[in-house]
Amino acid sequence: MHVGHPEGYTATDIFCRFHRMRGKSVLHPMGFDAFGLPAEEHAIRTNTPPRESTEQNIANFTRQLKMLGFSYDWDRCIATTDVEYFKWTQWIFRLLFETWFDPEQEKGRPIDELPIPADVAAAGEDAVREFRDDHRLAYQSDALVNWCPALGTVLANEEVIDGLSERGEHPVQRIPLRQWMLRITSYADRLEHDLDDLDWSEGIKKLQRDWIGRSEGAEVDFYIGTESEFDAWKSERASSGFTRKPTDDVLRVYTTRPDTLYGATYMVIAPEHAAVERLTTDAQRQAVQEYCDRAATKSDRERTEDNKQKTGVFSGAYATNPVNGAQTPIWIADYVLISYGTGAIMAVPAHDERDYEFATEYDIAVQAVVDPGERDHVDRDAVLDGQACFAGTGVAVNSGEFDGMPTGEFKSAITDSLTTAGTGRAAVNYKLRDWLFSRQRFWGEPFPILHELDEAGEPTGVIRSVDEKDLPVDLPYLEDYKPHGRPEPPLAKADDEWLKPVIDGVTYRRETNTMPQWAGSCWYYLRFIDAENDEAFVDAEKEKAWMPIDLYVGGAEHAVLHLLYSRFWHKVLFDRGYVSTTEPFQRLINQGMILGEMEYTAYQTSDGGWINPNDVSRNDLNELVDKDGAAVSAVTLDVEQVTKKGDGFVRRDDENVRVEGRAFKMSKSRGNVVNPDQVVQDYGADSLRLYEMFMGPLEATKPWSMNGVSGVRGFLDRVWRLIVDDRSEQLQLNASVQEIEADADDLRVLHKTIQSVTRDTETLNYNTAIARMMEFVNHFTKQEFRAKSVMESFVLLLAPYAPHLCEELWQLLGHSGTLAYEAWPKFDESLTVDDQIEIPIQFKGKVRSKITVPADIIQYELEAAARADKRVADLLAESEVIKVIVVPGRMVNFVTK
RNA sequence: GGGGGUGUGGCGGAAUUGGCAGACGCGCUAGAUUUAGGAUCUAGUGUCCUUAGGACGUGCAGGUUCGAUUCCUGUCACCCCCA
Repeated sequence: MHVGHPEGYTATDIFCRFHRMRGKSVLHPMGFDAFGLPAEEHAIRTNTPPRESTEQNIANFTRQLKMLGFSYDWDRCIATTDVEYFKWTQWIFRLLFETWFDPEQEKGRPIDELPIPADVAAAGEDAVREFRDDHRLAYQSDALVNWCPALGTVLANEEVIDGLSERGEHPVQRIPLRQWMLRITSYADRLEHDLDDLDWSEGIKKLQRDWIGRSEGAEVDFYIGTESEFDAWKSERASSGFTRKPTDDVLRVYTTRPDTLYGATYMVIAPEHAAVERLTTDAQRQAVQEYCDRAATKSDRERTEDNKQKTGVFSGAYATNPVNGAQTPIWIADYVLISYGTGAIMAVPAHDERDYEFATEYDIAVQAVVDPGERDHVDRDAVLDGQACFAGTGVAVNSGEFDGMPTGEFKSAITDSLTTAGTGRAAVNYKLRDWLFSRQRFWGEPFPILHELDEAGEPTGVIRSVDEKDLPVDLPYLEDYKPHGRPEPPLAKADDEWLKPVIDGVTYRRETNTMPQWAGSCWYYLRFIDAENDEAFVDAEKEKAWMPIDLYVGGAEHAVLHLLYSRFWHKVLFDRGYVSTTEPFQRLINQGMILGEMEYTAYQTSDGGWINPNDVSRNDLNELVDKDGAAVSAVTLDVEQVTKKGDGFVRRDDENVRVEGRAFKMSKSRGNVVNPDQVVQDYGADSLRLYEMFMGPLEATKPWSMNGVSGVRGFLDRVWRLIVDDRSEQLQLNASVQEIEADADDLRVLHKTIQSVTRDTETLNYNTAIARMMEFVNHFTKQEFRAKSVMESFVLLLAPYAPHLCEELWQLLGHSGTLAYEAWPKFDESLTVDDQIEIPIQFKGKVRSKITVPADIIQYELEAAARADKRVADLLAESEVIKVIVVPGRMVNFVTK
């Protein structure tokens, strides 16, 4: 654990303790998402079961959490690795497997209710089975994985850097492998739309919307075949209409700009596209083969990087543009991804930047079909001449009958026309892909799936889910966790007893992929509600009583994936009637990052000269260099050695040396990680809690400061001395604390404090709540006598923030039980107002005097009081008043000439 | 390159949303107390001008307004995410 973790935990703990004191029932649990790579890597290295190190880590984390006094309901503690937990993860996967998405009703329904088309039914049992498998929310598909032959294992995307394995820098290939996929794209519309009603920051909502990336456009079929048959194909399509799946005689593309169809001068298909083989001519075969092999070593990211030069190879084949019969060359290029749209595009270089770059590179024609008109930053003539790219909207040109039509209108007109012709249709596409839901790893949930084997031990293609009564499917015992050198999961190394169960005389092979780390974290919030239920993953009544989650605090790194995946699972569970809300997380807050201590650095060249930090950068080898690439060394300075000059810092002893002052992300390599164990040992758990909340707003990125911790520790010490006699040998109340009535002034301070602490705690503005409590202590430290009742109220206010100290004080104040369920102090509005207030008197907006007046003074009395002020009268005497602005309770402003 | 965020004293930050800029804490200065202080308490602490007092001041440049940290336009810098 590092100090970033307790930030969110403390924030929610305060919130929970606060609401408990206000009489609410609070569900405040903790659990561990414990599957994943680090434990598996450790297992491979040490040849110990990952469960062992995982449980040690959980035990240590639990110790640290308890040390910080978080009021979790530990009875509900779960780990995604618990067999009893992942039994239900498997159960939900089974539900996904048994569900299809009905686009009519826009919801998931039982697979039994999937209507079977007559032609499929007629084709027999196997066809029906395949049709069903094709519609399940969990389905199998070949997907590209990062296979590293040298390591003998499949790597996650983040383990691959520039086509090489992160470990050992071995070459990595992208090979297709049978994978489990989850049909999240079916829920894309609902996932996007339902964001509207959530109490999340607009930033996070936008991230999710962009990730889903809904676009509207059209699918268009380009005919592949001889020119003479084109007309026959067209008339056939005119009667049959657009086909459900693309036939072999067409290339189907997706475009968001069907209005540029007349400007398509070439087509591009992804190197992995199924038609590559079929379209490549003999003359081009070798070049295409080489190109595709090379593309296989690149990641999607490398392939789509904007600044990289576009590459491609001509297939030798042509397609026929359905709108004008133009023969269009088909290229293979890796800037088109197989996973987006149909894996094929029509390229319109005149109106798409990437296509333009590619066309320029390979000398392909550029045909303008959108007239941008006269506008800033656009060279209209160059665009119309095919000498520049323009991606915006305008008016159609060179587009036959559509000439003169504005882009928007053109889009719908041509879509209608394509639909009538049977060569295209309106289509919605998402950047969101179906979720690749399997990993070739040991340390994950096994799939509750069986593959039927025939008598020769070969798969028949029939798959079934493990019966509910046979869940959970536990991980098998393995001799070791090392990769076995085949692109197949480690679970394949299990013995036959696990791997090949026989059920009702049929032998099956278990699915050997495991689920990704996201699986267990998709639904844990539901299990917290009913952690020990062995009849159901959650009891329906309890679910209804608790859901949705009122407050979810987490790091921004989960903004997209985890939160999107959970929402998807939740919606499936909702559709199938297992949960009562459409969304799981009603209110979401992203805590900011905690950086290390401020660091002051000066930079020195090899000859001992000092250089400006702005001229220092890092080269490819991550070494510090100056503008000319010469090595530079960093010299760390103490705060005392540094002073401010102008915009930046300089050395105190030599003001010509500019110094960089900033805080960095905590990292082991930088050596600026703060360990909570150490902070607790030196300053106490309450100090750590309080400091993390006092640093600044929860959402902000902020640097750590040990002096700051010491500061809040000082505050807690002052609280202690306010109530406790620190001179005495025995633990006893400070003599100033007495059973007396508080005077009006003290009462006002108390009630103002209750008012602002209540408000700020409710809104999670903990930093200002703490500041108000500090003011309270500053006030009462000066008082010779302190009413005990006032001290008691204060202890209750501070309790959610510093529970250890406050429990102690509560007992010293004469109470026997815990204060955790004491009623939160109430304030009396009338006691919070001052009777006298100070009002600034401005002349032309500048404060020239201040007067003290009754708080409830009315407008004209306030003006009169202001004019009566000696200094104001003097100033008024020497100037002419044009206008007077009087805001009762705020200020008076004389506008003078 | 795209998207998001942030710029306020030496530092972290506050400002009831258009009304006294700098609450609170750190740091610093001085004093009290103490054998001692990395303890405690008290006072001070945005910058500049010689004081009474004044001028300047919320990244920078404009604008709206009696009044702008807050609203508008432009611009710069840094951070985060995606590519």
